[in-house]
Amino acid sequence: MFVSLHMDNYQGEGDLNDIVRASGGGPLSCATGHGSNTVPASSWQQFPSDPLNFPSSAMEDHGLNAFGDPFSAMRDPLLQELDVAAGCSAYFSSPNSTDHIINTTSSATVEADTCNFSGSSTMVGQGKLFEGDMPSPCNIFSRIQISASSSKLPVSPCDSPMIAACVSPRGIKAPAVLPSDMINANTSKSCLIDSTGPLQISSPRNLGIKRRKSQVKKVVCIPAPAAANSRSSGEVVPSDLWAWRKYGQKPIKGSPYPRGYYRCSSSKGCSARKQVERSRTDPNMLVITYTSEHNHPWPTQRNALAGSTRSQPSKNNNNAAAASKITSPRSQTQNAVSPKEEDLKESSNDALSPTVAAVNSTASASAKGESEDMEKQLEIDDAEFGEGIPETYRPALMAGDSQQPEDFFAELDEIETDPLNLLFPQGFGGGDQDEQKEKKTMDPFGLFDWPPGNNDASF
DNA sequence: CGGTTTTGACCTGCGC
DNA sequence: GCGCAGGTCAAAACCG
Repeated sequence: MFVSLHMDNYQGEGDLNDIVRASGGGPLSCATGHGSNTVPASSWQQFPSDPLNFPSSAMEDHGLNAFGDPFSAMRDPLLQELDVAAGCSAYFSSPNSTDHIINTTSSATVEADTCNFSGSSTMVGQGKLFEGDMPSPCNIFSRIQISASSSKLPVSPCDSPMIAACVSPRGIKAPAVLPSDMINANTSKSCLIDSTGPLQISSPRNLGIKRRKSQVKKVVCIPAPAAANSRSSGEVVPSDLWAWRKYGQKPIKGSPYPRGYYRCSSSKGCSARKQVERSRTDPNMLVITYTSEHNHPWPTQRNALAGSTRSQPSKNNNNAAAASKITSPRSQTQNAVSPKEEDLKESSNDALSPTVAAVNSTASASAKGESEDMEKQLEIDDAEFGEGIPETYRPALMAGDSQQPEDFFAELDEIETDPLNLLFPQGFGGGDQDEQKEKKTMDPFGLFDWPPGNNDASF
């Protein structure tokens, strides 16, 4: 599943504001919809592979950076993470946005028809996520909603009407065009304010958005993994390969959840920032807003993991740490913060990038070989898609330094709990062959377009 | 020691 | 101009 959306409509003011949302369709959001964490991971693990097979070039051929989005010039780390963890990735721009929107949305719909989602009843019952005719989302993160945002949204980005897009990192698969009414009916609503509203792209103006600064932003809504899947306190939020340092947190008016402010620590002087908050309408959704752009290549694995390695052990020592904090004044105030906030905090920096996680899941003897396969595939993809992806933005893992992957995996081995493992403790697709299993773990969402024969159970 | 997180204070944009 | 709310700063604490 691959989708590119044209954002021309959003650039009336020369300020690109994107909202990318990997949501509703996702099993995570499904499973945890409306605060319900009742749907076991196994239920969404049963999601069948994406029956659709979009031509992988369709999206990227439209040009990832056609509309001047600095983020579009590279594979966004988070989107990469979505590539794996969410099985979705969003790339913007396409002269036929409407078509793409329809396609992507409808793809999810089609999926729903064939979806074997054991938790569907729960989800449907919860209404908010999948109310209406949406039987159930099939792909774990089968949708990404892209819309316009602004630096000052009246509500959470996810609260705004959005476009549902079912995308995947490596290619659009068999778009299925559905009537617009169908689209509306199947719009993911987990994050929408107006759950009954039609799909639409709303400009900031339409949303009555005030602009604080003219700033390029990219908003990504992702399902907040269930607490059950987290290492300790709760959530595993797909992080990206960039290293982020939290520099602030603020309660947001109208939202029970605070917003965390992060800046890129991969490189000094990098102005890239991101904000992480929960959707106020769907606490199970995390809204990550990227601001500015990285002015440096992808971080090395160590930099990338710098933030994630820290809290890992602390989780194990959570009790001790908590105990020690009890005596500190800071802990008192911290305790005042909602537990979910704490979850947010950890998730935003702890969670491995899906990419990393995926690799980690197979960080065994085959790691190196698979990394080579990945590299190979990337080369193919890059060659196929050609432009739009600066070499410097390629993950260090793929940078060609043969030493890196090994270090990378070595580092990964130190990570005890892999978010994806947590998310998919039983693996993907229920493959019976080791080979298939290997592929699934390596490419649980069918990111690399395995040969058709092997795609059956993949996303 | 060098990294991150926390959090109160401060700054800034925007509406009235 | 004032007040509100969001965004950022920076010192202290934490962690390995």
